[in-house]
Amino acid sequence: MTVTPFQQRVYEAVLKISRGRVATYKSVADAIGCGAPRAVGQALRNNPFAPRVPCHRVIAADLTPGGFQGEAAGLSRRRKLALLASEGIRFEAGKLADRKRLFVFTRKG
DNA sequence: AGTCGCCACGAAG
DNA sequence: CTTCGTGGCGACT
Repeated sequence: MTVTPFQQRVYEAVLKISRGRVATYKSVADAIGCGAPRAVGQALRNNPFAPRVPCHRVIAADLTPGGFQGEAAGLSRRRKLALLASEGIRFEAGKLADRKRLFVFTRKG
């Protein structure tokens, strides 16, 4: 497994997401100073720390679930919703029900 | 090393 | 929904 410095930042940021909260790709990208949320998605897709990094807590800025386990749609995607639901996150009409659940990255602590 | 295509996104039309 | 833009990685040359 080879993890690029960029990916390291992504995982590090995602690890900061507390249970019961969700962050957006853009939010993560901005937190690590990426600018291109797609790069974040690629990093998460490559996510070698699958169970360690809560990639399921990362959704799109549109509040749509996004992808999971390398699948933009399908059963894996549904699993993502189940995991989030298990943490108190609820989705409605395919979008995040409680916007207040959005996680905010702090540059300091 | 240089170039092209791919990506779990985002913004605008 | 469709089109363009962004940043980074993998594969090919």
